[in-house]
Amino acid sequence: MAISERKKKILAAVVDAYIQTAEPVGSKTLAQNACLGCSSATIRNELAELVNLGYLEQPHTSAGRVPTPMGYRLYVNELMEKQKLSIEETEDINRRLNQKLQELDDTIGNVSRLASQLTDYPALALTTQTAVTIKRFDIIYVDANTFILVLMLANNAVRNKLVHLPFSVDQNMIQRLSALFNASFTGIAEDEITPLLISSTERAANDSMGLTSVIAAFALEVLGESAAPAAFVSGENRLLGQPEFRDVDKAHRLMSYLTGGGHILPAAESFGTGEEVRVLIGPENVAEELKDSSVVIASYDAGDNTRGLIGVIGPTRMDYSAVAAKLGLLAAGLSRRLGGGEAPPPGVNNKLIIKGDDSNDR
Amino acid sequence: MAISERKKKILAAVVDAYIQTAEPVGSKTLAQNACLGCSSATIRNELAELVNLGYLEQPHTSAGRVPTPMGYRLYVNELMEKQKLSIEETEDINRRLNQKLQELDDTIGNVSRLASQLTDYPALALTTQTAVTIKRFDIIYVDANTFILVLMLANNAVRNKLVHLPFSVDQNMIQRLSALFNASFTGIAEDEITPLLISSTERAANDSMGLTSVIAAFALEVLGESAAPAAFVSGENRLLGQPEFRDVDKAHRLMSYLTGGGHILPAAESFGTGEEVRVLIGPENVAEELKDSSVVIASYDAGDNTRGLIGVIGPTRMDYSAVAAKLGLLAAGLSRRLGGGEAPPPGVNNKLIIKGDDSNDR
DNA sequence: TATTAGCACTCGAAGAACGAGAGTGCCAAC
DNA sequence: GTTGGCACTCTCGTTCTTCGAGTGCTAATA
Repeated sequence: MAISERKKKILAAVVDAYIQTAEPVGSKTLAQNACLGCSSATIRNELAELVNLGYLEQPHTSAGRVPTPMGYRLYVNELMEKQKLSIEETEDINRRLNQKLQELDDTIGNVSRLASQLTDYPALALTTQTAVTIKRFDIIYVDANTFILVLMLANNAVRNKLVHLPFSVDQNMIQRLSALFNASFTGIAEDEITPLLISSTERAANDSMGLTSVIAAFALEVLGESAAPAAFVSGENRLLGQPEFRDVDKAHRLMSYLTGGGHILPAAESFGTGEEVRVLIGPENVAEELKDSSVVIASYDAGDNTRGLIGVIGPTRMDYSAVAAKLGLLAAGLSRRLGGGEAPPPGVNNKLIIKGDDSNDR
Repeated sequence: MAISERKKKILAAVVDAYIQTAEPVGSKTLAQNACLGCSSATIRNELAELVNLGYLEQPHTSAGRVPTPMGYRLYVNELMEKQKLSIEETEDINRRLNQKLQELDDTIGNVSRLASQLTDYPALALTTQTAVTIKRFDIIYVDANTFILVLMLANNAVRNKLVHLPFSVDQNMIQRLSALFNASFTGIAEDEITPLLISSTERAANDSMGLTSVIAAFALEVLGESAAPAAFVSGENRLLGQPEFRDVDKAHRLMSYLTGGGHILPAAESFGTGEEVRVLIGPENVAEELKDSSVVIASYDAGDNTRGLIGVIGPTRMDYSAVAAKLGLLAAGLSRRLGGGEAPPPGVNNKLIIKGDDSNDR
């Protein structure tokens, strides 16, 4: 059921206005501000039809119109002008990206903070990691009671741990253990580190003090931690700036939901591999708590087998265009920096495919 | 100007009731619930005097009474019964502390999260670090283009960094650099790592490829990062659960302030060295944004020259007793685990000195 | 046939009026 | 010094009213 060009134009105008003002838009305002070349009466007729078609709705009989999720969907898919970020903005994002990533290596937190700052909505970043293995095992002897474990993972992350013992070990033992672990603990997955393997290593090392199990425990811990998808949410408080969250309870509910960030994962299930930006509008979200909010998600290549996700959460009345553009750029920048592939030309990367989930349009 | 015992008892009852209900307390309720052995009329007289003395106030003529900051101050200093945590609670805190600290070594974030969970108020944790030095320098040779830097600091923190080079180095060079750095870069402070030192090391190592400066840069980065006070706020959204923050704008202001956690530092200036718990009530706070909230702060020994701070933020109508008890226990537990001193006996540690800032009582 | 002007109608938001109830202050009695 | 009693005050929630924005419909117009 294709709708006329004019209807589309009017719908776009309604959404644009509503995004800006958060107030239902009336025919008069529309006739004045959007240059549609027809009178308010005509617009009224069109609006009434758009309501019938399900793209708009009225909070009450004598109020203006507000987009429905379906209206937003059409807007996002076809109508909104893909916002081109200015060169300055692009450069700003890239600059901040560089800065942030150097500052600390706790990247995922930084990515989410940055996304939140740029868009002024709460943002979350998460990574899913496919099974990681250990690439290298080093033990640094500090003194008779102390050593440092250094683990290098297949994805090139390096983890360390200082171990302090209540008894002494000699340097030979340390060397022996190091060799043994490098021989039998590298290249295997978490579930291959069995009690059997540990005890046989223990025997081989002639270790009667339980060192082997300390080291193995650390290995397990690191692998477990790296395999677990990590999530980081920031800028929750920005929600309170939005008029739709004047209701404290509503805001509280969503914020609590966000703070336990992992929950968002179901939404991320259908992980995109491309670099498109995806928009989930209101009821399209699986999570009950998000049913009247929208989420914009971009995914990026975070290096060896790892994909990262950046998401921005806001009211359905969200500035989709701007958020999508910024998030796309951010994701592209991250892929460029972290991804395994060769770096693309450093020019402005504005190619942005907005793809949504049409499945529940009826 | 000492006030009578009965007045104190009544004041305490008012504060207790108000903390629980968040509603102004009237003479009748007081006569019924608190066992004061006198009628509501008598209480009314006493209440009127307490208002005159400045310990209570009335939101309007025909409402109950609400404590003033001065009233809270007296309550905190003298009246409130120091809450003894039950054995179960104590053990729960200790257990969670152990768990949290093992889970990740990003301790400060965990401390703040834990404090927030325990008290159900937003919490922040911060550390100030006095100059840290490097204790040990290791370089692990991975392959011709790659090595891992491992730095152990005087406070026993270990940091690492994977370095990937666009050219090859041989293992000898790595060894030479490692020895040189251990000889001349350990035990010195950040500002002693001068360009001069770097270039002389570079010459000594016969390094023409700039490796020395890469390593030195990392050392500087780590030292800088460790010296900078780090702050971490969590549980901001719990504010919204408090009736005094039904006003979205008020909540938003405070939450934004909290999110930029570093600002809190001025309040922490007068860093306690003891293990007492300190309470700052409403206007006693320096920061404008906290003028009608209260902060409970505990400090702990975080190992070599480092002190950490845990703070909990809430409305002035805060459950000071419970929060102080929990925070004190948390701080004690942290000191025990992180501090340099020998571990105190593992029994229940309930000794809790509440000390406030009396300076602006008039 | 599509568009427009005009007009009666609807419905929510904001304000005014009002009664109920909680709590006070004061007074006289104990 | 304490208590019961009572008139008074002020907020809160309810109801009623008004105001105005915005609609839907109809008849006139291009």
